[in-house]
Amino acid sequence: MTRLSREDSRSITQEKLRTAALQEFARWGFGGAAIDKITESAGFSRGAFYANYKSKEDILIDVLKAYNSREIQEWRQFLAMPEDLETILEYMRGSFARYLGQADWGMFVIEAQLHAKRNRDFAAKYRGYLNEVNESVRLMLSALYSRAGVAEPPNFGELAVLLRALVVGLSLDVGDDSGLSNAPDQLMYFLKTILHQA
Amino acid sequence: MTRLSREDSRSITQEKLRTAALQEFARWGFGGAAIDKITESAGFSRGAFYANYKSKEDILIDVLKAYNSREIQEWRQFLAMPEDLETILEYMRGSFARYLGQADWGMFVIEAQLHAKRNRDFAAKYRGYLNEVNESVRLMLSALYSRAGVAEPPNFGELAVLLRALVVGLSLDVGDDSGLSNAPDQLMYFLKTILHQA
Amino acid sequence: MTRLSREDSRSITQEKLRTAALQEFARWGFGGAAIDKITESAGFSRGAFYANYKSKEDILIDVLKAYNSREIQEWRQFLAMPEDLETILEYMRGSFARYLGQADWGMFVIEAQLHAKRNRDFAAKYRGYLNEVNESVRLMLSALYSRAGVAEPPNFGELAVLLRALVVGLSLDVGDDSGLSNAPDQLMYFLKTILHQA
Amino acid sequence: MTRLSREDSRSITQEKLRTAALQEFARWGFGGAAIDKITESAGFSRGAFYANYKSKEDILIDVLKAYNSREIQEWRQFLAMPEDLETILEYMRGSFARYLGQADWGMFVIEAQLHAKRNRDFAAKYRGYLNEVNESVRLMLSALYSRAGVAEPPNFGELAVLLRALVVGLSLDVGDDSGLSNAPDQLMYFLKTILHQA
DNA sequence: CATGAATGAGCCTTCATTCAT
DNA sequence: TATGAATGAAGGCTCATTCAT
Repeated sequence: MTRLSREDSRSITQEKLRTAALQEFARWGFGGAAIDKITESAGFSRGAFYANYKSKEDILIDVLKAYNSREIQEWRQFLAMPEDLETILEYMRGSFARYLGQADWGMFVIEAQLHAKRNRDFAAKYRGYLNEVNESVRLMLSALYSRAGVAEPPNFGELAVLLRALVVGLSLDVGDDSGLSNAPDQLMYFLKTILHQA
Repeated sequence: MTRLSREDSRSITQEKLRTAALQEFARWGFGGAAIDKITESAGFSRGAFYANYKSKEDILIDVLKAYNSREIQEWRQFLAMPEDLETILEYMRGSFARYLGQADWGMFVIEAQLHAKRNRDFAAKYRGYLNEVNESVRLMLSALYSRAGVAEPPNFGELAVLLRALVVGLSLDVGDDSGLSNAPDQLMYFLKTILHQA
Repeated sequence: MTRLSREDSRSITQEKLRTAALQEFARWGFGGAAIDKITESAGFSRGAFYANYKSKEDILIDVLKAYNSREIQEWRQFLAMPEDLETILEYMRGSFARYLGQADWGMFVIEAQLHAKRNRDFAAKYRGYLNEVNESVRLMLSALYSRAGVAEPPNFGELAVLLRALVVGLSLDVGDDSGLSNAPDQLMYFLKTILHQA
Repeated sequence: MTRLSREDSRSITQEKLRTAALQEFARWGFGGAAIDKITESAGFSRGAFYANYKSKEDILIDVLKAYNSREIQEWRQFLAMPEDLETILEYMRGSFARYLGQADWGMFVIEAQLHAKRNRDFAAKYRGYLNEVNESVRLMLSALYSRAGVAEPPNFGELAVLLRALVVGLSLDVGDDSGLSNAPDQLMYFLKTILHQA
């Protein structure tokens, strides 16, 4: 029976805390999330949190970093392989579906953005993550146009922001009756529309 | 020198409080907004607030109601007049520009929606306002298709939600460097695209 | 039955809080004193404290100011009247006795000084009070030498500091078995010694 | 290459911890000193502390014991040799200068005394150290009077307490602009004064 | 109606201490 | 012996809300 090394144990604790924090931030917002709730839901006591993170914002950044890199790495890996139009569209559909299906992740991103709007210092750090995401989306869109054999439209530079805004806006509706039951379909509608438009 | 009637004086106080509350909610969120800041910024003291509203949520609802009805009434008035395609598009462009230009209003709506996600009781009340807005957007879109002489697409019912999501998503970027400098243009792009697509 | 005016009521609350704070600071030190204990001992709840003071340091300053001015004013009043040597010595003896008899006051001063040593911002404010006290002591000593018909020694400027150090040092012993039972007598011994020396 | 015996290694660790603790206690007080800071500044981790001391108070006692015995032993050694008046005065001057020059040591003693005032159990242990010091001072004063050929005054028993109070009071000013720049000189003035007085 | 003093729940954070490694 | 992860009590401070004036 091998016991966990110190480092592994720490990693596991942090992963649990991150998971709990993501959920708590998503549900109650950065300000509304209580560290006690986070640690409790992760199965630890208050002190464990501060043994691993310097502050509430510290774990916000850690969650952002962990999930962002996970997400982006996946997109990059996919983009590294030459795929045809259908595959790309299918992949994006899957990504949207997963993203919107995990209500917490979408709401977490919104809360991070809100915190950035209210906090200059955090905004600077947040910007970095945001840029990475936008760049990924841009690359994906570029692949899309290229495989479709369609010229990129004049406002191509803004399309990534537009698409992200759309996804973010839809995340806010997830879980509501007011939301779309088939949001990924609608996003695909949007993508196909802009492709044909050109 | 006519004195203000008691009712008028009350409604002036409330209007000031609403304006201050809208701003504070937009900037700091429902949870993060302090009643003291609201009253202070409105030029009153704590007591005035509770003389006019039962609770923090109470004024949230009042602001929502006041601004929502203002906004919707305007759209309805415009829609009552038969206009041509260009005029409608121009009007929508102006609406978006105004909406996104007043960062506070966009953020306020988001915060209201967030509060609804976190609070069952409020959600029920919020739903009503949301439905009215969506209905208005749907009517406007309907007018658009009709004047364009284009048949409404099969997913027409979802387009209003999609459009609102886009506007909400863009609001979140307002004020950021990451945002679009010409968000209204991009929204028009979106509208024209879905029109031509059909 | 006249009720208290707002202002009076506030004054009374603050006086109670000051009294409690003086005691708590004296007993447990600035860092060790708990605001909860202060308010409780003053007969209020936590919130009342922050309705009257901005922070723990804020009330430290207020106590310092209140007691300092009380003390100094008394010395100044006494010094305004031309007295003979015996009366002055007797007055100083009484002052010392009162000061050392109220263990809290002496310890409070020490705690204020300790806090000043650890806190730059507070140190600046504290300096002002300290200077006033030293100036008072200097005036009293000056009167002493003058009435005694004795020339002030070359190190007269330092005597006030020396005397204050002695009082402070003795305060630290008050309440201990190790302390002097007749500290005021010893202080008089010190005074007479430096007088005769010259 | 001789390895350190377990005991030597232990005592080196403890000496480092004591040095760090003395400084931390002096600067931030017993309550304000953080064990983490002590161990970190000594180059160890938390665990090393508790491997060597049972509690924070435990190291306070150890520091007190170590430094006290060092100080007292020195005085005793000096007193063992018959010296003339000038030499004794010079020695005392040097002692004062060293004591006041090492701000930490003076402040540490004050903090120990404060802790004793707040803690019955510790007070009992502290008393022992205090008595030793007072006894040393008394012996030194006795030597002084004896070498000066002057009879001890009636309050001789209290002079040690008086002198210690003076030194302690002056320590509190060390580092302040308010303090005496030539405190040892002033202490000598005091000593000479009481000698001549008699 | 409006004022502002007081309440008290709740939250972030620190830190002495324990204990498995 | 030393490490550092985890515990949990405690404390400063904020803020929605109540209520006497």
